[in-house]
Amino acid sequence: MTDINTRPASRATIEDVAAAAGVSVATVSRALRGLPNVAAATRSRIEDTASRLDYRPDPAASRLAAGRSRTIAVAVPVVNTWYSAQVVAGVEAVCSEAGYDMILMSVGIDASHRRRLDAKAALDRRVDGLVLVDLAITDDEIDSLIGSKLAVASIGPRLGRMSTFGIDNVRVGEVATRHLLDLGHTRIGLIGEDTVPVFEFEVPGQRLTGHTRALEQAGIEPDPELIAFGEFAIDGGYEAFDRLMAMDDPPTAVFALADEMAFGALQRARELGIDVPDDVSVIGVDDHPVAAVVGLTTIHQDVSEQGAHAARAVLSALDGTDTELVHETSPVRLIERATTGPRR
Amino acid sequence: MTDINTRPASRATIEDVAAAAGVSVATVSRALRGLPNVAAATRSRIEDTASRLDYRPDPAASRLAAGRSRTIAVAVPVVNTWYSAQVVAGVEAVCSEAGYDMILMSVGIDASHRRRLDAKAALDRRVDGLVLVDLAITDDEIDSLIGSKLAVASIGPRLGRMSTFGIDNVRVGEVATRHLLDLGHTRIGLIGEDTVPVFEFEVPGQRLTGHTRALEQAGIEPDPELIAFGEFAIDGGYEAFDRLMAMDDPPTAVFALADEMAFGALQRARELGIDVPDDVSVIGVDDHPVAAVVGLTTIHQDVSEQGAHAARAVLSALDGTDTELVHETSPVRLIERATTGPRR
DNA sequence: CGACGCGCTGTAAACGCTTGCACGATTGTC
DNA sequence: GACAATCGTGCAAGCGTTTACAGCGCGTCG
Repeated sequence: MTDINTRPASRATIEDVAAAAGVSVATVSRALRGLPNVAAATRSRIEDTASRLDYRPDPAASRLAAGRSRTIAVAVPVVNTWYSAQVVAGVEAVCSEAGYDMILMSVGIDASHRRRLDAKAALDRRVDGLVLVDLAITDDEIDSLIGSKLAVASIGPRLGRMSTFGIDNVRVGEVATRHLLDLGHTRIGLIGEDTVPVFEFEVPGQRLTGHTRALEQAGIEPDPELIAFGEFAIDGGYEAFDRLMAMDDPPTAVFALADEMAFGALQRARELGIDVPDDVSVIGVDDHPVAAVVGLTTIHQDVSEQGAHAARAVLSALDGTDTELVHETSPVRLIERATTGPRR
Repeated sequence: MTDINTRPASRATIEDVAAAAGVSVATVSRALRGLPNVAAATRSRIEDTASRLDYRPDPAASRLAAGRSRTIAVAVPVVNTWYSAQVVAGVEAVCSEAGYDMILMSVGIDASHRRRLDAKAALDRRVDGLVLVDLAITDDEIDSLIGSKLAVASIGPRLGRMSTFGIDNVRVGEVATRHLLDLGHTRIGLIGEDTVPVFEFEVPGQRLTGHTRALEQAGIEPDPELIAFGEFAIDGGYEAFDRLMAMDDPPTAVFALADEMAFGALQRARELGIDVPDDVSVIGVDDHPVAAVVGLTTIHQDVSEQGAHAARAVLSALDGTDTELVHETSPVRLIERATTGPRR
């Protein structure tokens, strides 16, 4: 109980531990990191000494010497959305369990590459791996990412050169639209994000593709008039719905590319005195927790699971455990609730 | 245009820059960090050289040498809530502008200190500062945090020894309850979080205090029966509301300590065929974006702004710019929407 | 019984930066 | 015109790890 020096002037270093345990720093380093070639007795003595001195390796020193930071970054377009929060939660859980730090960076939704390249620059040397979330990224950027030997995985769009995790967004579009079709609707509006359709892998584009395909299979000519764009959030859905309903011949059903947009639609519907689903059916995508509250019919996906899987992929690539690319598609399912009904 | 070595085998180091610019590494270091005592001409020559070589200082080396990581952590109880996401967004924006990395860690909501102390341990040496979000933390933990010379700020509870940012939660409770009182309600239920009331500064406790105070001021004896606890999320609100409504003499109005709990209440109300606000009024706290969608009356607060302010406080403490403690209270305001109405 | 291999440990050179200190060259002061 | 102050720069010692390499003792094998 010689707790005199309980609060050392400065943190214990590996040298302090080595001295106290009567071994060299090399042995301490090996022992504490679980490397082989350390006698069991020596190892446990060192472990005891280390914990007695409350020693914790300095991450910066270890990073500098070993060249790995035990940190991964997750890059999201914008952080304060439900979707991002879910992904981040999944990644964080995995990281924290593996003893990795997770740095979060938002790269913005604008197509200007500037911000994204900056992000890449910022990443350089400071993280071992990277999880990209819903990022439209060019081949050049991918190359430079991979070239910088980061372990990288992507959530959302399916990128050829890295592991990707997501859902089949074309199918999402089909399922949603087919559901509406099955209810007898023929004039179906779509509320989506106003992106430049440069990147064919982008999520909204794929859902739109599925939508169009389902219409065509049903023998219905897709009508560009019925597509309304807006910001990928409640307000965007609100405004897009408003525009749709202002048409001479408004749709009897609306497919919102995300629940949050559907919420905006629902809000506007209530304000306009439009009954859902009697006057117009509404379906979303995500199964946001609030969807159950407002009774929104939607397509369920487990976003935080996707985040966790992506994180695990990055981590195991870092271990060298599992180095081959995977493209994982999580299941989705239609959840029928109260906002969709038969065409009046 | 001697772009031969466009892709150097390995990253340029400060030595490469020094050699190319014909100066010493010390001068490069000073020039690039904007320190004084570097001739203007020298500085710009170095800057040119650096950018030509695409030099970026290795953060680990710089951290090791300088003892600062230009990284701050934000510790939240749980990451995938609206509230956390807002805070994190605010912090991230400030960090990214200041060139700081932000690491996100969830420390769990359980009162067991184990996890929190671990968090502290994990932080040690790896970040310069820390933003605590809604964390019930003991004095000892605060001391050890401050003792480890991190710059720290807290969002939510008002902690004496560090800068805090938040709202007046007692007042929130008063305003919400008074609103209900003004509408003629006398039996007012409360839906809150089931925490051990150990830490008097905890947010739910304060809102409860305000609630009780408002009741007493109105000459109403607070009835413990009317307080229902649940998980601080939709489900918790759902269940608590259910219990409240199952009473022989259910309340005519309900104060949910958070919008998400109010959403759960609304959901259950709809299922039970209870009309809101005709049968029962519901008020929440936060002004979650979905509140507008469902017409929820609530108390507005700007969470991401609080995050930004906390981050700025941490950063300026790090600069040494602004070292004194502040306790900032953001304004809140009642937003009347459609879920509250006069007592039937 | 000497050579060899193996298991364990130590030595010391990186890793890439920051910074205290010293030093020469200017400039200013009397 | 000598002396001090100032400015700009370089030297070199860290910062706390990791890891290649060397060395030592011991059992094994020919």
